[in-house]
Amino acid sequence: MADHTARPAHTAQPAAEPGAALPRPTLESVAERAGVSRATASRVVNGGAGVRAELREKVRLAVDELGYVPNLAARTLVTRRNGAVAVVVAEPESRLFSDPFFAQHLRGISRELSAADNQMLLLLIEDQRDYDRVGRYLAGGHVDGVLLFSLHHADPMPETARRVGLPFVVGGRPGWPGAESERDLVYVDSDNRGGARLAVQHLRSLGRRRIATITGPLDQTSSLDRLDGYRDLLPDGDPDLIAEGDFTPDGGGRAMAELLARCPDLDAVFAGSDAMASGALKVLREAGRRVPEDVAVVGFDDVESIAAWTDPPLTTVRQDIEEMGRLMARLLLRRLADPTTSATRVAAPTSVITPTHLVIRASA
Amino acid sequence: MADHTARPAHTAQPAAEPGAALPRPTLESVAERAGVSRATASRVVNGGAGVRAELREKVRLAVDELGYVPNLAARTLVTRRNGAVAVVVAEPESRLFSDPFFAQHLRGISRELSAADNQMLLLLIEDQRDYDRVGRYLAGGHVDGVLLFSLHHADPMPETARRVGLPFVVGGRPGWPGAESERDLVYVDSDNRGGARLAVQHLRSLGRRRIATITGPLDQTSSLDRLDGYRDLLPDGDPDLIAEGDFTPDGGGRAMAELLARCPDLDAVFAGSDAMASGALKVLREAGRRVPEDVAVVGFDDVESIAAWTDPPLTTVRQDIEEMGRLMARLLLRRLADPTTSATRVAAPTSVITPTHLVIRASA
DNA sequence: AGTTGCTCAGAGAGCGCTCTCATCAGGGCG
DNA sequence: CGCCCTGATGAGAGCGCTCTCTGAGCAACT
Repeated sequence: MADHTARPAHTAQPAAEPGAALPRPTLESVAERAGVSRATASRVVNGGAGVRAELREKVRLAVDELGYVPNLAARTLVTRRNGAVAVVVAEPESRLFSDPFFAQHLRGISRELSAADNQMLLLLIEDQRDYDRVGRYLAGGHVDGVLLFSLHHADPMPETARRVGLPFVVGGRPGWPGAESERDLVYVDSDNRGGARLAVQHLRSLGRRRIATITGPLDQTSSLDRLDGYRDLLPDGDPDLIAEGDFTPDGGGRAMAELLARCPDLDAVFAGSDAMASGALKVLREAGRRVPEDVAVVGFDDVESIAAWTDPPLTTVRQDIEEMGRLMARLLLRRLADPTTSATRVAAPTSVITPTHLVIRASA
Repeated sequence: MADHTARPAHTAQPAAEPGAALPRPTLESVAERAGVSRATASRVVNGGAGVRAELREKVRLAVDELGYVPNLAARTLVTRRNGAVAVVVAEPESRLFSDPFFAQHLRGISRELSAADNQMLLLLIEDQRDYDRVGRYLAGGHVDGVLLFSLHHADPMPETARRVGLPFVVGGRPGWPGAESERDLVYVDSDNRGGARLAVQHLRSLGRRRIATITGPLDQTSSLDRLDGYRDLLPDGDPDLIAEGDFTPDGGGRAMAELLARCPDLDAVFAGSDAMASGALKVLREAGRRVPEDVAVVGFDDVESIAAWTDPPLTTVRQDIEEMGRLMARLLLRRLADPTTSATRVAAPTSVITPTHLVIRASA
């Protein structure tokens, strides 16, 4: 399709030996062809404000004919803007692979960024050394901002980002002491606590009285917040009804077995993730408990590839993961656009909490 | 940690107003501090070959003291190398989200690229318009090469990559007519056909005689190849034993139901993916067939989050997905490094087929 | 002693772009 | 009729880097 318009460029070029990459047209060549100065050509390429319509057309034509595409490196060199944002994912292999969570999150981010003509750079942190590598990369000035994911306690990335002077937005409430009050610290999280309340409330409305919970790893705020929601409704609950998992099916199964051993009379379980719920379902089945007749189960996340495919399909708390990604990107873009926020103390960058709601299927 | 060495830079700088980003040190300033020319400083920064050890040390010291990091835009502008590779993923939402396949693939790629100090740029294609956007991006010269994923029939990306003159490597055997013979067309695929043979062979060795198969979408070469493998061992097989799925659990379930209706006497199923196998297991369970007693099931992929967690755990054909990603990256990097391959007809870029093998669990 | 060859350092020319600033044309005003 | 203001255009100075080319210095050869 573009072939047609691009052809004249080739014929206009001095004949190049076949197979050799022909030199990319520059602004200079566009300007020459349009009979204007480089400055004017640049103006047109960048929106065309303040250029007579007639000239504007001439330049546009030249651009089309030559198939001109601006050289980003040159542009970045002078504007000091890359049009790129880094997404730093520091997550152990196990979860990154098993959880569609990240894919959805990334998609939301990618959508929002590309809508604003920004590129997404994915930086994976696998081991300790990678912190250095990524740190160096960020310091290299390849990106205008950073999106950070699921930080663990005392994660060095926010400090790194701050040191190299890059604006950043965090996914998930950061858990280190004082984080909440830090100016400049913007995060996006879902209403974990409220979601947990919904789950427990639903189980209670079903008449369940011995409601257990399987938490995620308790060094993550999402786990803690969900547990807090559970406790909100069961302030005097039996501590034996609480078991810690690790967000995997495996861990969920182990926690379920533990709970069954401690409290054989339990009649409901709220699992802190769909993955853990699926493990719990398996253990319950093996223990001869019927779901939901004997034990009602509610999950968290509403990850499609899990929740809808368990046996029985999982009632769960839905969080709009993609929307969270989109929000993170939007927040960061806003900070990038507003020069005042890049200075130290100005402006109020506000964190955002997205709502959660209950999706009722067969398991509860 | 870097704080300590970076400090002198700040104090050496003219006092900047607090909050304002201090200007990044340039090669020029490094050279000045080390008492050498910019050229020599550049040599040291880029390896230090051909520089006297004494000067080399001086420059290194200056770099450390100033916290110098090369400006990539400037470097790219002159070298015409970005140190970045685009990964273009054109996959419908459903599969991208549900399949850990991609995460693993990406991880392999990321590992290999970062080992060679290359950046990975993820470009997601969601709808038709994105082809343009990505095409423009690639034409923009942000990257040195492209990694293409799971192309569908007549996918325009390879042509786009070729038009903008970017070397590329494809994941999965391309399916369009004549693709095989195209020079410059390098791909990485697993031994789908051989893997399928392994699966069927195993089922036969178990004494199964009515072996059905659920294929993936037949416009993808991986599906076709697996079907071919199945047929290799069952050349005179009953065509009623073949049903088409879509790589999702749902589609696998539907296909299974179909098969049961057509051939109630089937005693084994080879599913073209673990996801489809999980759907099939569910349908079999609902139909009252015991697995593996009544019907043996073998999957494909060995995706951990599925295969090990089905009930019963899935016997499946394993392909080393991460290794495939790594291979793709390695192949591309080799093309980038070797200037001869960038010219048209030279060199023999070889595609790679990775082996598959059987992982035996409980379902067969 | 003259020549050649070699290693190492510096000078300087760009890479392609943006952006400031000077210039110039034209219109409204005193 | 001259002045200033506005708006459109072009000239040119870099952005920070790499890389070629020149030349200095020195050892080894004729």
